[in-house]
Amino acid sequence: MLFEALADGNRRRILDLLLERERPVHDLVGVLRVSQPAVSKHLRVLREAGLVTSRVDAQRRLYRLRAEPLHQLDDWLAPYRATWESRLDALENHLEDMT
Amino acid sequence: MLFEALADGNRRRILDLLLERERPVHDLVGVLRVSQPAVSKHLRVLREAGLVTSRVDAQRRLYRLRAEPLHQLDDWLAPYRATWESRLDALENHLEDMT
DNA sequence: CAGCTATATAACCGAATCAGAATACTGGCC
DNA sequence: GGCCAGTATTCTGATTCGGTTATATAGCTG
Repeated sequence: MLFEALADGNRRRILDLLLERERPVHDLVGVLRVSQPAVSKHLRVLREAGLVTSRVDAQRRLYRLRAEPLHQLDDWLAPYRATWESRLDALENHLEDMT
Repeated sequence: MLFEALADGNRRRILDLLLERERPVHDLVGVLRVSQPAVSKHLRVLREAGLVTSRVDAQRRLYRLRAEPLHQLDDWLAPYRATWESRLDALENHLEDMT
């Protein structure tokens, strides 16, 4: 579910906003240019992917980022990162050879 | 297009396979359990996202991984990584306090 | 050139996705 | 209790997506 959750731009935007601080839904609706129900649905997807948690504050729900699942993404990325790092090394070596 | 390209499991599978080595389409069809046209379409999406390139070899097309765009993903991930690393630090500090 | 292999594209289909409008639910406030 | 604010859920429609089958294209090979 993780990659699918990140596939949508509005959802990534929400995560970016929650990176700064915990926020109520209303706050997110103000920033994104979509309806409140749309935001609620994106939040549900993110919640189901474990990327956000919410706590109740009177009528509001405060959403908070939960970055742990992104660790998976980091893990998936690792072998690819190795690839481009080795290419970078190759470039560096090449440059060294030129000096 | 990057995140959308990675949203599908079969496409990530293709990238994983190309991580090992360059491969013709036929090869990928053998591994994934979908039809040849389906694989071709996934390859098109990956190509348009800049994640693979192909070269002609007689009737075959050899697909090769191009990991560079994943650098973007790495960049996007960076601030979140900072988050969980700081939490890890917090845990370490906590453990230190206990000793 | 006829036929085979490898791949891409087109046409089509069902399921999933995303958006908005309408509605339901919940907690504070008079 | 009646009302308002804030949020979630339901319903609906348009679009996209991922798959298959059928067809087109290109390069061997006899």
